[in-house]
Amino acid sequence: MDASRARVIMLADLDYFYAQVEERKNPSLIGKPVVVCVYSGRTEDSGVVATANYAARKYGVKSGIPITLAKKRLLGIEAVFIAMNHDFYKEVSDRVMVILRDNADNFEQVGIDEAYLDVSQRTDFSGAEKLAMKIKDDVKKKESLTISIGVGTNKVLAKIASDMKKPDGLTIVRPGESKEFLAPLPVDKLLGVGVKTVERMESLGIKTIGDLASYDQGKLAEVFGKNLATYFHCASNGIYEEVVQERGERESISRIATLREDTRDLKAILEKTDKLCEEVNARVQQSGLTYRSVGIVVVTKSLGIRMRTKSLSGPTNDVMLMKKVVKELLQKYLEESSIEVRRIGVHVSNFTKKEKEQSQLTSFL
DNA sequence: GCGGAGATGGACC
DNA sequence: CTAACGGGTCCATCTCCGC
Repeated sequence: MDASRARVIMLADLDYFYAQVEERKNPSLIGKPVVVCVYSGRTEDSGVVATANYAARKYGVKSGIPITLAKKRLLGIEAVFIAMNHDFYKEVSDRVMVILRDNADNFEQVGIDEAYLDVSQRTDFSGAEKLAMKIKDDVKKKESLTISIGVGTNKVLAKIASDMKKPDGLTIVRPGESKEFLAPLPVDKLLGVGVKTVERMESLGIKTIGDLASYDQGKLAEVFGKNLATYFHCASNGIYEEVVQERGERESISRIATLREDTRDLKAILEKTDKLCEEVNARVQQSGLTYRSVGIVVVTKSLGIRMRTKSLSGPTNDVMLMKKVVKELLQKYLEESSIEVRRIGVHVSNFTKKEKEQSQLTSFL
Protein backbone atom coordinates (compact mmCIF):
# COMPACT_ATOMS: atom_id res chain seq x y z
CA MET A 1 0.00 0.00 0.00
CA ASP A 2 1.12 3.48 -0.84
CA ALA A 3 1.41 4.91 2.65
CA SER A 4 1.43 8.50 1.49
CA ARG A 5 -2.04 8.07 0.06
CA ALA A 6 -3.54 6.10 2.92
CA ARG A 7 -6.59 7.74 4.45
CA VAL A 8 -6.37 8.91 8.04
CA ILE A 9 -9.62 7.93 9.74
CA MET A 10 -10.44 8.52 13.40
CA LEU A 11 -13.18 7.19 15.63
CA ALA A 12 -13.84 9.45 18.60
CA ASP A 13 -15.83 7.91 21.42
CA LEU A 14 -17.09 9.73 24.49
CA ASP A 15 -16.00 7.64 27.48
CA TYR A 16 -18.82 5.97 29.51
CA PHE A 17 -20.85 8.86 28.20
CA TYR A 18 -24.04 9.14 30.29
CA ALA A 19 -22.23 8.42 33.51
CA GLN A 20 -19.44 10.83 32.67
CA VAL A 21 -21.98 13.59 32.04
CA GLU A 22 -23.52 12.87 35.44
CA GLU A 23 -20.09 13.05 37.06
CA ARG A 24 -19.45 16.38 35.43
CA LYS A 25 -22.78 17.74 36.62
CA ASN A 26 -22.16 16.52 40.14
CA PRO A 27 -18.43 16.10 40.85
CA SER A 28 -19.10 14.54 44.24
CA LEU A 29 -19.95 11.38 42.29
CA ILE A 30 -16.38 11.02 41.05
CA GLY A 31 -14.73 7.96 42.54
CA LYS A 32 -18.00 6.27 43.40
CA PRO A 33 -19.70 3.67 41.21
CA VAL A 34 -22.24 5.56 39.07
CA VAL A 35 -24.95 3.60 37.29
CA VAL A 36 -27.22 5.32 34.78
CA CYS A 37 -30.45 3.34 34.49
CA VAL A 38 -33.43 2.98 32.17
CA TYR A 39 -36.30 2.29 34.55
CA SER A 40 -39.22 0.59 32.85
CA GLY A 41 -41.68 1.56 35.59
CA ARG A 42 -42.98 -1.97 36.00
CA THR A 43 -41.60 -2.50 39.48
CA GLU A 44 -39.29 -0.47 41.68
CA ASP A 45 -36.09 -1.73 40.09
CA SER A 46 -37.17 -3.19 36.79
CA GLY A 47 -35.11 -1.97 33.89
CA VAL A 48 -31.54 -2.14 32.67
CA VAL A 49 -28.26 -0.33 33.01
CA ALA A 50 -27.59 2.13 30.18
CA THR A 51 -24.04 3.04 31.19
CA ALA A 52 -21.85 2.65 34.24
CA ASN A 53 -18.62 4.42 35.08
CA TYR A 54 -15.38 2.52 35.59
CA ALA A 55 -15.72 2.37 39.36
CA ALA A 56 -18.96 0.40 38.77
CA ARG A 57 -17.52 -1.73 35.99
CA LYS A 58 -14.97 -3.09 38.45
CA TYR A 59 -17.91 -4.93 40.01
CA GLY A 60 -19.20 -6.29 36.71
CA VAL A 61 -21.82 -3.60 36.30
CA LYS A 62 -22.12 -2.67 32.62
CA SER A 63 -24.59 -1.67 29.91
CA GLY A 64 -27.49 -3.99 29.36
CA ILE A 65 -27.60 -5.88 32.63
CA PRO A 66 -30.78 -5.74 34.76
CA ILE A 67 -30.80 -3.06 37.45
CA THR A 68 -31.59 -5.71 40.05
CA LEU A 69 -28.43 -7.57 39.12
CA ALA A 70 -26.39 -4.35 39.25
CA LYS A 71 -27.69 -3.68 42.75
CA LYS A 72 -26.78 -7.17 43.79
CA ARG A 73 -23.25 -6.74 42.51
CA LEU A 74 -22.89 -3.42 44.30
CA LEU A 75 -24.45 -4.63 47.53
CA GLY A 76 -22.83 -2.91 50.49
CA ILE A 77 -20.95 -0.50 48.23
CA GLU A 78 -21.67 3.20 48.26
CA ALA A 79 -22.96 3.41 44.70
CA VAL A 80 -25.20 5.93 42.95
CA PHE A 81 -28.10 4.92 40.70
CA ILE A 82 -29.42 7.62 38.42
CA ALA A 83 -32.36 7.54 36.01
CA MET A 84 -31.21 8.45 32.58
CA ASN A 85 -31.90 11.94 31.31
CA HIS A 86 -31.73 11.57 27.59
CA ASP A 87 -32.53 15.15 26.59
CA PHE A 88 -29.71 16.45 28.74
CA TYR A 89 -27.19 14.00 27.30
CA LYS A 90 -28.33 14.90 23.81
CA GLU A 91 -27.63 18.61 24.43
CA VAL A 92 -24.13 17.83 25.65
CA SER A 93 -23.57 15.44 22.77
CA ASP A 94 -24.63 18.05 20.22
CA ARG A 95 -22.04 20.48 21.54
CA VAL A 96 -19.27 17.89 21.49
CA MET A 97 -20.18 16.87 17.95
CA VAL A 98 -19.73 20.46 16.80
CA ILE A 99 -16.20 20.42 18.18
CA LEU A 100 -15.43 17.12 16.50
CA ARG A 101 -16.93 18.18 13.18
CA ASP A 102 -14.78 21.32 13.21
CA ASN A 103 -11.73 19.08 13.33
CA ALA A 104 -12.65 16.88 10.38
CA ASP A 105 -12.70 17.06 6.60
CA ASN A 106 -15.51 14.54 6.54
CA PHE A 107 -17.64 13.69 9.51
CA GLU A 108 -20.09 10.95 10.42
CA GLN A 109 -21.88 10.76 13.74
CA VAL A 110 -22.77 7.27 14.90
CA GLY A 111 -25.18 7.29 17.79
CA ILE A 112 -25.10 9.79 20.62
CA ASP A 113 -21.50 9.27 21.74
CA GLU A 114 -19.41 8.35 18.70
CA ALA A 115 -18.26 9.83 15.44
CA TYR A 116 -15.92 9.05 12.58
CA LEU A 117 -13.60 11.78 11.36
CA ASP A 118 -11.81 11.63 8.05
CA VAL A 119 -8.85 13.95 8.57
CA SER A 120 -6.82 12.92 5.52
CA GLN A 121 -6.76 16.41 4.07
CA ARG A 122 -5.41 18.03 7.21
CA THR A 123 -2.81 15.46 8.23
CA ASP A 124 -0.99 12.27 7.34
CA PHE A 125 -0.03 9.55 9.81
CA SER A 126 3.06 11.44 10.92
CA GLY A 127 0.80 14.20 12.28
CA ALA A 128 -2.06 11.99 13.43
CA GLU A 129 -1.01 11.83 17.07
CA LYS A 130 -0.70 15.58 17.36
CA LEU A 131 -4.11 16.15 15.79
CA ALA A 132 -5.77 13.50 17.93
CA MET A 133 -4.30 15.05 21.09
CA LYS A 134 -5.53 18.44 19.96
CA ILE A 135 -9.06 17.11 19.49
CA LYS A 136 -9.04 15.42 22.88
CA ASP A 137 -7.80 18.67 24.35
CA ASP A 138 -10.51 20.73 22.64
CA VAL A 139 -13.25 18.54 24.05
CA LYS A 140 -11.65 18.52 27.46
CA LYS A 141 -11.27 22.29 27.58
CA LYS A 142 -14.67 23.20 26.15
CA GLU A 143 -16.84 20.46 27.61
CA SER A 144 -14.77 18.93 30.42
CA LEU A 145 -15.24 15.47 29.00
CA THR A 146 -12.73 12.81 28.05
CA ILE A 147 -12.88 10.88 24.83
CA SER A 148 -10.98 7.95 23.40
CA ILE A 149 -9.70 8.04 19.87
CA GLY A 150 -8.67 5.31 17.49
CA VAL A 151 -6.82 6.05 14.27
CA GLY A 152 -6.37 3.83 11.25
CA THR A 153 -6.57 3.74 7.47
CA ASN A 154 -10.27 2.85 7.51
CA LYS A 155 -13.35 2.87 9.72
CA VAL A 156 -13.02 -0.71 10.93
CA LEU A 157 -9.47 -0.14 12.13
CA ALA A 158 -10.30 3.20 13.72
CA LYS A 159 -13.23 1.69 15.58
CA ILE A 160 -11.27 -1.24 16.95
CA ALA A 161 -8.33 0.99 17.83
CA SER A 162 -10.57 3.36 19.80
CA ASP A 163 -11.53 0.48 22.04
CA MET A 164 -7.97 -0.56 22.93
CA LYS A 165 -7.24 2.03 25.58
CA LYS A 166 -10.12 3.45 27.53
CA PRO A 167 -10.92 5.82 29.02
CA ASP A 168 -9.08 8.90 27.71
CA GLY A 169 -7.10 6.72 25.34
CA LEU A 170 -5.41 7.09 21.99
CA THR A 171 -4.40 4.23 19.74
CA ILE A 172 -2.91 4.67 16.30
CA VAL A 173 -2.64 1.82 13.83
CA ARG A 174 -0.25 2.92 11.13
CA PRO A 175 -0.51 1.82 7.50
CA GLY A 176 1.30 -1.47 7.15
CA GLU A 177 0.62 -2.44 10.76
CA SER A 178 -3.01 -3.27 10.17
CA LYS A 179 -2.73 -7.03 9.72
CA GLU A 180 -0.52 -7.65 12.73
CA PHE A 181 -2.74 -5.39 14.77
CA LEU A 182 -5.91 -7.27 13.86
CA ALA A 183 -4.70 -10.86 13.79
CA PRO A 184 -4.58 -11.66 17.53
CA LEU A 185 -7.90 -9.98 18.37
CA PRO A 186 -11.08 -11.99 18.97
CA VAL A 187 -13.51 -11.88 16.04
CA ASP A 188 -16.22 -10.07 17.97
CA LYS A 189 -14.08 -6.95 17.91
CA LEU A 190 -14.84 -6.71 14.22
CA LEU A 191 -17.59 -4.29 13.22
CA GLY A 192 -20.74 -6.26 12.45
CA VAL A 193 -19.77 -9.41 14.35
CA GLY A 194 -22.16 -9.85 17.25
CA VAL A 195 -23.18 -12.74 19.48
CA LYS A 196 -24.87 -14.83 16.78
CA THR A 197 -22.06 -14.47 14.28
CA VAL A 198 -19.44 -15.33 16.91
CA GLU A 199 -21.28 -18.57 17.63
CA ARG A 200 -21.33 -19.55 13.97
CA MET A 201 -17.69 -18.62 13.49
CA GLU A 202 -16.66 -20.58 16.55
CA SER A 203 -18.24 -23.69 15.08
CA LEU A 204 -15.99 -23.15 12.06
CA GLY A 205 -12.96 -22.96 14.32
CA ILE A 206 -12.61 -19.22 13.84
CA LYS A 207 -11.68 -17.46 17.05
CA THR A 208 -9.43 -14.56 16.10
CA ILE A 209 -9.54 -12.02 13.31
CA GLY A 210 -6.37 -13.68 12.04
CA ASP A 211 -8.22 -17.01 11.77
CA LEU A 212 -10.90 -15.22 9.78
CA ALA A 213 -8.37 -13.51 7.52
CA SER A 214 -6.88 -16.81 6.42
CA TYR A 215 -10.13 -18.77 6.24
CA ASP A 216 -11.23 -20.04 2.84
CA GLN A 217 -13.46 -17.37 1.32
CA GLY A 218 -15.60 -19.85 -0.58
CA LYS A 219 -16.43 -21.76 2.60
CA LEU A 220 -17.15 -18.51 4.35
CA ALA A 221 -19.63 -17.66 1.59
CA GLU A 222 -21.45 -20.98 2.07
CA VAL A 223 -22.18 -20.08 5.66
CA PHE A 224 -22.66 -16.32 5.54
CA GLY A 225 -23.58 -15.59 1.95
CA LYS A 226 -21.39 -13.85 -0.56
CA ASN A 227 -21.80 -10.27 0.63
CA LEU A 228 -21.03 -10.88 4.26
CA ALA A 229 -18.24 -13.31 3.40
CA THR A 230 -16.55 -10.71 1.23
CA TYR A 231 -16.85 -8.14 3.97
CA PHE A 232 -15.43 -10.50 6.60
CA HIS A 233 -12.54 -11.50 4.36
CA CYS A 234 -11.56 -7.96 3.42
CA ALA A 235 -12.12 -6.36 6.82
CA SER A 236 -10.14 -9.03 8.65
CA ASN A 237 -7.29 -8.37 6.23
CA GLY A 238 -7.38 -4.67 7.04
CA ILE A 239 -9.26 -3.64 3.92
CA TYR A 240 -12.43 -1.57 4.18
CA GLU A 241 -13.22 1.24 1.78
CA GLU A 242 -16.48 2.69 3.14
CA VAL A 243 -16.16 6.46 3.22
CA VAL A 244 -16.83 8.76 6.14
CA GLN A 245 -19.88 10.85 5.32
CA GLU A 246 -22.71 12.59 7.10
CA ARG A 247 -25.70 10.36 7.65
CA GLY A 248 -28.76 11.23 5.61
CA GLU A 249 -32.14 12.04 7.02
CA ARG A 250 -33.52 9.69 9.62
CA GLU A 251 -35.60 6.94 8.04
CA SER A 252 -37.90 5.98 10.86
CA ILE A 253 -39.11 7.30 14.17
CA SER A 254 -40.35 4.99 16.90
CA ARG A 255 -41.28 4.80 20.54
CA ILE A 256 -41.55 1.68 22.60
CA ALA A 257 -42.55 1.24 26.22
CA THR A 258 -43.04 -1.49 28.77
CA LEU A 259 -46.59 -2.26 29.91
CA ARG A 260 -47.24 -2.28 33.62
CA GLU A 261 -48.02 -5.98 33.34
CA ASP A 262 -48.17 -8.58 30.60
CA THR A 263 -51.57 -8.46 28.96
CA ARG A 264 -53.69 -9.21 25.92
CA ASP A 265 -56.28 -6.59 26.74
CA LEU A 266 -56.72 -4.29 23.75
CA LYS A 267 -57.98 -1.40 25.82
CA ALA A 268 -55.03 -1.49 28.19
CA ILE A 269 -52.58 -1.61 25.31
CA LEU A 270 -54.32 1.17 23.40
CA GLU A 271 -53.98 3.46 26.39
CA LYS A 272 -50.23 3.15 25.98
CA THR A 273 -50.08 3.25 22.20
CA ASP A 274 -52.18 6.41 22.04
CA LYS A 275 -49.60 8.20 24.14
CA LEU A 276 -46.76 6.80 22.08
CA CYS A 277 -48.47 7.87 18.85
CA GLU A 278 -48.74 11.41 20.16
CA GLU A 279 -45.06 11.51 21.04
CA VAL A 280 -44.01 10.12 17.69
CA ASN A 281 -46.28 12.51 15.84
CA ALA A 282 -44.96 15.48 17.75
CA ARG A 283 -41.45 14.59 16.69
CA VAL A 284 -42.53 14.04 13.10
CA GLN A 285 -44.25 17.40 12.94
CA GLN A 286 -41.29 19.11 14.57
CA SER A 287 -39.09 17.80 11.77
CA GLY A 288 -41.57 18.95 9.16
CA LEU A 289 -42.03 15.44 7.82
CA THR A 290 -44.89 13.28 6.65
CA TYR A 291 -44.88 9.49 6.67
CA ARG A 292 -46.42 6.81 4.50
CA SER A 293 -46.06 3.77 6.77
CA VAL A 294 -47.28 3.10 10.27
CA GLY A 295 -46.36 0.07 12.33
CA ILE A 296 -46.42 -1.59 15.70
CA VAL A 297 -43.78 -3.59 17.54
CA VAL A 298 -44.82 -6.17 20.08
CA VAL A 299 -42.39 -7.65 22.57
CA THR A 300 -43.97 -10.78 23.97
CA LYS A 301 -43.84 -12.19 27.47
CA SER A 302 -41.01 -14.45 26.33
CA LEU A 303 -39.16 -11.43 24.83
CA GLY A 304 -39.82 -12.38 21.20
CA ILE A 305 -40.27 -9.48 18.78
CA ARG A 306 -43.22 -9.23 16.40
CA MET A 307 -43.81 -6.42 13.94
CA ARG A 308 -46.73 -5.33 11.80
CA THR A 309 -46.71 -2.44 9.37
CA LYS A 310 -49.17 -0.88 6.99
CA SER A 311 -48.58 1.45 4.08
CA LEU A 312 -50.96 4.36 3.80
CA SER A 313 -52.48 5.60 0.58
CA GLY A 314 -50.61 8.88 0.90
CA PRO A 315 -48.33 10.93 3.15
CA THR A 316 -49.72 12.17 6.45
CA ASN A 317 -48.79 13.43 9.89
CA ASP A 318 -52.26 13.13 11.35
CA VAL A 319 -52.14 11.62 14.81
CA MET A 320 -55.76 10.47 14.67
CA LEU A 321 -55.05 8.46 11.55
CA MET A 322 -51.94 7.01 13.11
CA LYS A 323 -53.86 5.92 16.19
CA LYS A 324 -56.52 4.35 14.03
CA VAL A 325 -54.04 2.34 11.98
CA VAL A 326 -52.20 1.28 15.13
CA LYS A 327 -55.48 0.07 16.61
CA GLU A 328 -56.28 -1.97 13.52
CA LEU A 329 -52.83 -3.55 13.46
CA LEU A 330 -53.08 -4.32 17.16
CA GLN A 331 -56.51 -5.90 16.86
CA LYS A 332 -55.37 -8.07 13.99
CA TYR A 333 -52.22 -9.07 15.85
CA LEU A 334 -54.16 -10.09 18.94
CA GLU A 335 -56.42 -12.26 16.81
CA GLU A 336 -53.42 -14.01 15.29
CA SER A 337 -51.41 -14.53 18.45
CA SER A 338 -52.21 -15.93 21.85
CA ILE A 339 -49.10 -14.75 23.63
CA GLU A 340 -49.21 -12.01 26.23
CA VAL A 341 -47.70 -8.63 25.39
CA ARG A 342 -44.89 -7.29 27.55
CA ARG A 343 -43.80 -4.19 25.67
CA ILE A 344 -45.50 -2.24 22.93
CA GLY A 345 -44.12 0.17 20.38
CA VAL A 346 -45.26 2.27 17.45
CA HIS A 347 -43.25 3.49 14.50
CA VAL A 348 -43.59 5.52 11.34
CA SER A 349 -41.39 5.42 8.26
CA ASN A 350 -41.31 6.06 4.56
CA PHE A 351 -40.90 9.78 5.03
CA THR A 352 -41.53 12.49 2.53
CA LYS A 353 -40.45 16.04 3.14
CA LYS A 354 -43.58 18.07 3.66
CA GLU A 355 -43.15 20.95 1.22
CA LYS A 356 -46.22 23.18 1.24
CA GLU A 357 -49.67 22.25 2.36
CA GLN A 358 -49.71 18.65 1.34
CA SER A 359 -53.10 16.95 1.42
CA GLN A 360 -53.41 15.08 4.68
CA LEU A 361 -55.41 12.12 3.44
CA THR A 362 -57.13 11.41 6.68
CA SER A 363 -60.45 10.40 5.21
CA PHE A 364 -60.01 6.88 4.03
CA LEU A 365 -58.45 3.64 5.27
C1' DG B 1 -36.33 -9.65 -13.40
C1' DC B 2 -37.82 -5.71 -10.58
C1' DG B 3 -40.30 -2.92 -7.58
C1' DG B 4 -42.80 -2.32 -3.23
C1' DA B 5 -44.67 -4.12 0.93
C1' DG B 6 -44.10 -6.62 4.93
C1' DA B 7 -41.68 -9.72 8.34
C1' DT B 8 -37.52 -11.20 10.53
C1' DG B 9 -32.81 -11.30 12.29
C1' DG B 10 -28.76 -9.15 13.65
C1' DA B 11 -26.02 -5.42 15.21
C1' DC B 12 -24.77 -1.30 17.73
C1' DC B 13 -25.13 2.42 21.06
C1' DC C 1 -30.08 -22.27 41.74
C1' DT C 2 -31.38 -19.35 37.87
C1' DA C 3 -33.25 -15.50 36.07
C1' DA C 4 -33.70 -11.26 36.26
C1' DC C 5 -34.31 -7.55 31.06
C1' DG C 6 -34.68 -0.55 27.78
C1' DG C 7 -35.27 1.98 24.11
C1' DG C 8 -33.95 3.52 19.61
C1' DT C 9 -32.17 3.11 14.91
C1' DC C 10 -30.22 0.98 10.83
C1' DC C 11 -29.28 -2.63 7.57
C1' DA C 12 -29.63 -7.00 5.03
C1' DT C 13 -32.32 -10.67 3.58
C1' DC C 14 -36.33 -13.28 2.48
C1' DT C 15 -41.01 -13.90 0.68
C1' DC C 16 -44.84 -12.64 -1.75
C1' DC C 17 -47.07 -10.25 -5.30
C1' DG C 18 -48.09 -7.51 -9.38
C1' DC C 19 -46.10 -5.87 -13.44
